[in-house]
Amino acid sequence: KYSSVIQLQKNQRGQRRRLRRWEEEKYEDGVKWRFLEHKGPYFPPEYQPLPDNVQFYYNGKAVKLSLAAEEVAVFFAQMLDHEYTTKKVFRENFFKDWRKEMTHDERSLIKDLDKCDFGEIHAMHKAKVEARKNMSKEEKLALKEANQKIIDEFGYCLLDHHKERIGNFKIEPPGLFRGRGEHPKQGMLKKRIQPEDVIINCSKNSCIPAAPPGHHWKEIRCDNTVTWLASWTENIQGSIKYIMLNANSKLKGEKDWEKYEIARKLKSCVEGIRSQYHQDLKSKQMGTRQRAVALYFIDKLALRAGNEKEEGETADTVGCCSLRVEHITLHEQLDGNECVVEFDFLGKDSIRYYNKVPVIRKVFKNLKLFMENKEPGDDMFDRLNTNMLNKHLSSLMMGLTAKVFRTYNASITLQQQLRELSNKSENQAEKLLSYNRANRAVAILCNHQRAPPKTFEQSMATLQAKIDARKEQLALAKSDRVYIPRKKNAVQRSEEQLLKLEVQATDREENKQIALGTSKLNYLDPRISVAWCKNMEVPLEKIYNKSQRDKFAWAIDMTEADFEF
DNA sequence: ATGGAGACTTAGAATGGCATGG
DNA sequence: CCATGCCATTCTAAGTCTCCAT
Repeated sequence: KYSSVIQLQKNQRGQRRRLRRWEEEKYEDGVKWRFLEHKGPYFPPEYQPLPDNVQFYYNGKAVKLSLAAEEVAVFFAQMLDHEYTTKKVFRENFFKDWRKEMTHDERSLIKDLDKCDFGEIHAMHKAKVEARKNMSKEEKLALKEANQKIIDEFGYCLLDHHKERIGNFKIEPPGLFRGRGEHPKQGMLKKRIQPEDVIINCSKNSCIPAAPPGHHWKEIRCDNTVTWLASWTENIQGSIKYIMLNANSKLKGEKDWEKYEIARKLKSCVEGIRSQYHQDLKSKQMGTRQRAVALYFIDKLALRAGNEKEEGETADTVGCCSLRVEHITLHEQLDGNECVVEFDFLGKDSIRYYNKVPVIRKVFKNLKLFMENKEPGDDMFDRLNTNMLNKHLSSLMMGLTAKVFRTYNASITLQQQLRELSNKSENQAEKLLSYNRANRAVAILCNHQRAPPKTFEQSMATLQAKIDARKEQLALAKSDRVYIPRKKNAVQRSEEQLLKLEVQATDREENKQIALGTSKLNYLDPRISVAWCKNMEVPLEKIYNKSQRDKFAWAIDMTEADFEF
């Protein structure tokens, strides 16, 4: 499978043969490595009991808690500044799980969370954070060195011929689960992982990592068809967590490259697929029409596939196939447009998707039909799921799934926007602004949002104050009736600076709730950016930081200025 | 077909560290 | 020189999609 991608790459028109490391060693289907050796995961430190002068109070009386109960109480106390701890669901889940950790006596005493006073523990925690901030240079350096030692020992593995950085070599520490959005399990206790819970994956003939003293691993496995080094089952959702390689590794890089090659393959056949689903909108089969409408959304709006989710296990979020009637409002007429679909739903990470989209009449009519005789909570696409959709897609093109459309549309949009917005005659700052604007167009398409930075309003106000001051100064200078030639230049400069500030303000305001990083990292073929930098004579470091350059090493290595996505 | 386990990518928030300018 | 704000890194949750048993 992989060698076919390489073949495709080699045959690409105008593509230079600078593949080197990226084309060595192809394995038979499914095999990910021949040799894998590592030191196992790094475990978080043991719980340190509270000092005697820091006490927990119940109903006004000091209570010395057992070690297990105390540890969980500390988890809660540490979060007291956070809004989470005021939420009913969070508090109930926490209290229920906390009581499980208590001794019999503690359980019979502590029956009401509202009567618990974590104040001293909370204060101690804040003091610790403060002390950490105020550490001396020497202390900070010592800490840094100690951390580096841990990275040196546990942070790397040997995979075939290469020493590779591990992405997450640390076992996740215990704590209170913080889901996103209205998560029904928020506040539950995320338990401490023991070596006895951990499966190690490595070569038979490698140096098998030793479990921490007095412990043993759950299992030693030698499975070279997977890429993970260690895994354990987490207790909140019962899902498996993995220790895997860093994004800059060869293994991840090749996978990334393959992803973009599949998206480019879609480019060559997307017109055919589009005319096919336009035909399918008229199908006699309701299921086929639903599939066509879903595909229309996925293609046009870059919606996610939308797998079904188990109710009550996670926050109530949806993607395309799991949209419900309540998430869509149809408008025959809206703001001068016909056939407008108004979307309002929570997507991945409970990020709201709100959009008013004019659609073609056939889609509009179908939607109306799908919604007939349904309750708000009913599925919009009751004859469709992601499995059926992906089966259909893979029959149209090898390797095609719903998410490929997001990659394809993101990358093609970046390429188009860069061509439209940027110009070789611009100065570097202007070029970078154009690049960011192209990137922003993609982020908006993919609905990549962020919470406005906490300091946003303030930093915006500071900027606005600067602008106002500059305006006032300008007005004053201009109202001066006496013409002073020396002032002319100063006024001009002042006007330029005002413009700059205003652009900056607009830029920041536009970016208030937009996150550019996710698309840059996961959706935009880096070769587009590398080629753009070469064409525009912009240093690559201006758009990719060190770790991004490492992650995209494969693209930097092989891309010439004439690359076309 | 259906459902669940498993493996892997994608995601925003929190944290950490460093540059910059008052 | 230090506070402050910004950017990079870390963290781990939340998706997608495949495979396999029933």
